[in-house]
Amino acid sequence: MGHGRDGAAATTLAPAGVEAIARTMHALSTPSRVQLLLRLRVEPRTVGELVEDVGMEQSAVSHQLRVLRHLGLVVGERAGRQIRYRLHDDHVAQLLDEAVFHVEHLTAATPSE
Amino acid sequence: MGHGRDGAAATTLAPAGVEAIARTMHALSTPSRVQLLLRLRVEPRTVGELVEDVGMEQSAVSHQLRVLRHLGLVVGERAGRQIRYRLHDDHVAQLLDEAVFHVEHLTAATPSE
DNA sequence: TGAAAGTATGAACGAGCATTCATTCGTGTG
DNA sequence: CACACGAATGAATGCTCGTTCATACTTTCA
Repeated sequence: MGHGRDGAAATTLAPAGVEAIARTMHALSTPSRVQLLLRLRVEPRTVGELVEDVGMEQSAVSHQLRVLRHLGLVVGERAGRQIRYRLHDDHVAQLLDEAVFHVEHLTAATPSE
Repeated sequence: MGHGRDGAAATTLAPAGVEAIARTMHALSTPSRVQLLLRLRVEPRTVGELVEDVGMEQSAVSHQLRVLRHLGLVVGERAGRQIRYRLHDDHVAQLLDEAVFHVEHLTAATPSE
């Protein structure tokens, strides 16, 4: 549906593309970052607010926000003493939505190996 | 568009859900697994074929296929001496498509900083 | 049945990385 | 201007995990 790229469906995708996918998906590969992103999907939040939201230490939150920032998934803007973070754009929100959606519908692996 | 789950959009998603997302997305967080999945999206392949496709060692391919199997993303079926792998279902193919699509359209992080 | 092809498995090694602790930087406030 | 608050940074640590090497398992064939 919709985005049926077939350049991507080629026998082997460009190595650069593969690496880019892995790098971006890596952002969603840890509970802490997923939690941060999902929280930011609801509304912009300051670092301090995020710290209380997810129950991590301030330093850990800052470190992970930096990772997400460098991946272009979130942006931070100064507001007085604090810095308010938000998702970079709607693409990120969509990516999150679809990750949630698909994971919810995956058959959760066959327990019988 | 489409799957607008709002249970997922709650202030904080269920911890179990967050972990599930992270675990599944972890499968797409490494170039080797992305390469394998993208190759399998085109058509089913035996282990030996995948080894030649992606240029990894047979052992490495088997190990990564096991990871993907346990996550319910691929399934393997015996065919004589060899084992033919394929994506578990269309959900996985869609997830791959959307990962490729979104990553292609992400603004690639701010080069500054 | 013995050998070879195809694949899986286990141990070991090393790199990547998430977290913590301590510190520094920037910004308001008295 | 000194101080408190909010956030970022750097070093250190422990763990996860991808890869390799060696080996065992399964199936086919002579």
